[in-house]
Amino acid sequence: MLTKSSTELVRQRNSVLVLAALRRHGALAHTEIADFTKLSSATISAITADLEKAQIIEKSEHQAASGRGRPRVSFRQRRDCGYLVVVIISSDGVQYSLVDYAGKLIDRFNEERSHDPAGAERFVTSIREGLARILSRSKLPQEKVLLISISSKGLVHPTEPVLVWSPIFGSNQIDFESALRPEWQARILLGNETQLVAAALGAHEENTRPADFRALAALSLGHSIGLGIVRSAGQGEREISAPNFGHMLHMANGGLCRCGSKGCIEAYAGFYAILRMAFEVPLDTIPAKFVPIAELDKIAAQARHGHRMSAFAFRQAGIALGNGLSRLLSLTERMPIAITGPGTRYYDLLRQGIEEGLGQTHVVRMEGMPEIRVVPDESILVFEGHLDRALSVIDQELVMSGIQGAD
Amino acid sequence: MLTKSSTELVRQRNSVLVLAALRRHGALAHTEIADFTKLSSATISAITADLEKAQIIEKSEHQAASGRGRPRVSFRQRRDCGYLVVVIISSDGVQYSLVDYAGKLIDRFNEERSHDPAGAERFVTSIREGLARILSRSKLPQEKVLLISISSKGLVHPTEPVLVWSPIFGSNQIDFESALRPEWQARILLGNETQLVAAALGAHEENTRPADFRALAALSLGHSIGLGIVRSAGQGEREISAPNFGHMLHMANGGLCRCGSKGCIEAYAGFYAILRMAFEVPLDTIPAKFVPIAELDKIAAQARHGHRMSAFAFRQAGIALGNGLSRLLSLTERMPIAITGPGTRYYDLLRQGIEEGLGQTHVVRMEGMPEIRVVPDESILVFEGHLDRALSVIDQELVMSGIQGAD
DNA sequence: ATTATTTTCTCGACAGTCGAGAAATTTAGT
DNA sequence: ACTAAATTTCTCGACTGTCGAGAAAATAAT
Repeated sequence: MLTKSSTELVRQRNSVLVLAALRRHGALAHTEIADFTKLSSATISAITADLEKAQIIEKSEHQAASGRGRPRVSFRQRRDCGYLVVVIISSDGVQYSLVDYAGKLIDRFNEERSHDPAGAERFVTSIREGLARILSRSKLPQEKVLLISISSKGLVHPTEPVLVWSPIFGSNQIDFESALRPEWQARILLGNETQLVAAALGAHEENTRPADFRALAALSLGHSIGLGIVRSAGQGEREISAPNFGHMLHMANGGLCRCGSKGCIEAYAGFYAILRMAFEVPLDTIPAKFVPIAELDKIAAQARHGHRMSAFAFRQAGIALGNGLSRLLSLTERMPIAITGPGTRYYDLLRQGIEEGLGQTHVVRMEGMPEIRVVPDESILVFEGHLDRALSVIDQELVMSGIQGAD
Repeated sequence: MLTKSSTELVRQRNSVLVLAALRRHGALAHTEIADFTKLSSATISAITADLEKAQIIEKSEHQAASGRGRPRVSFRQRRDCGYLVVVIISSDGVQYSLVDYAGKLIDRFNEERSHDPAGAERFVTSIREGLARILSRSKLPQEKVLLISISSKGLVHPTEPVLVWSPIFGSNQIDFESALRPEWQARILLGNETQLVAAALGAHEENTRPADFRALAALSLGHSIGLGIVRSAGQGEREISAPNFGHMLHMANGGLCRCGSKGCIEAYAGFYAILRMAFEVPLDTIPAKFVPIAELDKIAAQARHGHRMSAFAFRQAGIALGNGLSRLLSLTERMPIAITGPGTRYYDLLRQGIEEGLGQTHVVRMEGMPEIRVVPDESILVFEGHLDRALSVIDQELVMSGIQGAD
């Protein structure tokens, strides 16, 4: 059932429109906001007055005095309007960042992480401690933290902040909502890491060529294989999702995967899988928990020097990825693919296999190869994706709650 | 970029809300509309007055006088407000239906279709003739036909009415927009057949249990394999898509498919594929263009009587479908699957293979089997899907254009 | 006839957007 | 120093839209 519409909703939507313009283009004057949002000047006056009264934006006194006429006064977000904590869980540690409402990094530290697979509860308490620590270091009151944005590798629930499956804890689900809610009243968001990479790339894409952006997929290569998709939905909204690509079936009854299933893509394209194949270890042996990257570099060097089995291992990995991507493209529309993660350094060895694997499917033969770009610096994109998503959620919530709460 | 919102848009949205309520529940009185839409009584008065002036709805004089109090006057769509032509292209013919704005079937006929694969142009002219014929039989002026809704098997363009690939014409694209635009000013919509089945099932689902509907997939089994997905997007909108499932890669370098590729799902689960496998024909032989269903019935009978190779053929088909579905579920969230099409009569033979194929993947092992229902009467659903989609598009367009065009 | 009941319609209040033009404020020119 | 031009921001009135409350309408029961 459709939901009814009212004039208050109109104001809300237009207010977040103004905040989004401010976010994208930095401090803006009345006139510039009107240009970007296509709203009339009178409306801008009304909205900015409201937002200023609600202490969400402020006039920035500094202006360049560029030309004659009445000087512009630009608006910008109030930094102290609210704060965001970004928690990035990676295989060897957890990074905590405190960011203000304008997107500026205020504090950041890393904490080591035990590799105890059974320690899901202990891990949750360590997260709680980390959050407590970044709060106490900042000396901010807790209610100023409006959102906690968490990312991890693995499978996340489509709507709730629940880590459904992860490389380290397996099917030991972690529900961050119930774990953090007693202490924190902040909104809690969980994202798959590659999903956030896709979000960042999508935001970037839409800034550079806004018209023809429709969809984009990010493929992260590493110990595990991640995929994120960003799609432009109606009304200029972007929708991001994180399919379980790494554990999609590549080949029935194929190699044993870390997840316990057989024939997953990861069981051919993950770092441990490449190692296993290169060393001609039987495909049904329990895979190594963790592979030092130097080990894989060695194999790559051998492959580049013509060692048959090493080259074969990379080629098989490429084929698994290519077949998987071709299946993805059979189920979605054609979209460009950005490859990220530590595995990009082996792209020269993977490429042939990827193209071979892609070419085996009807869609690809019909529509041609998708555009593939290699984007090595993954960690920056993950953080950008966090900010992009979290700050626009905060904008939404501030507008929804903050307007009537004005003094 | 988000798009701005205004009060006129609010009225438009609420107007289609009223029309949608009328569509779902039949003729409704003022009070009932207010109940369904949650709009205030005053707003209903304003909107219904506008729609009545624009000749989109009318008061229905017939009322039951049920109890005391001022009797209700119910509104209903004006049948003559506009018309819709539904064109259903199937393997053996084309069905033309004329439907009025209230969704009532007015005229219908079938026309045979030549099986000439090269005759794409001739086919287009036959469609043009069919449309001309249904118009002349109705004696309606052409501009009263607001929408032409076409469906076919095969791959349709996500946004334009272009048949990108079809079992009969292959990669001979058919652009219905450019083919029909010179004669017709009606909006032209093209849908994949199974996509429309999904649309109908989704509409049904949302009527019965509106709250927890999130997504649904329809799988059509026949000479070719079709898949349609319906997903509830934000604001109660439903989004439908038609992935190229039948030609998704099942097995690299597998059996030869009608499309010319190797290893498509269809090359294992299409009727011709089952026949080929049962008769132990080599998998690289050019598949039969068309298989009489009696032929397949015979094989099914043999399989049910214990004939090994026939049973094996159905089981292989099931596995191909199950693997494909498991891959679909790896890339989307968990959703129920409705199986339709002539192939449902062999579901007893396919089922084991489908479950085996599904069970080989990580997601299914984690989340359990998806719900599978068998829905045999496909053709009714296709027509319902046409109406569901087309009439709501007409509602939209009438509201957008018709309001200022009032007298 | 009168009263109770139910539905529909109408009115005034309120929220929102827009265009036009007034007010403000600076630079350029004389 | 003063005026004119330019440019930005602010304000006002008109218009559209939704809502709640209550008036008006129309029927059944008494």
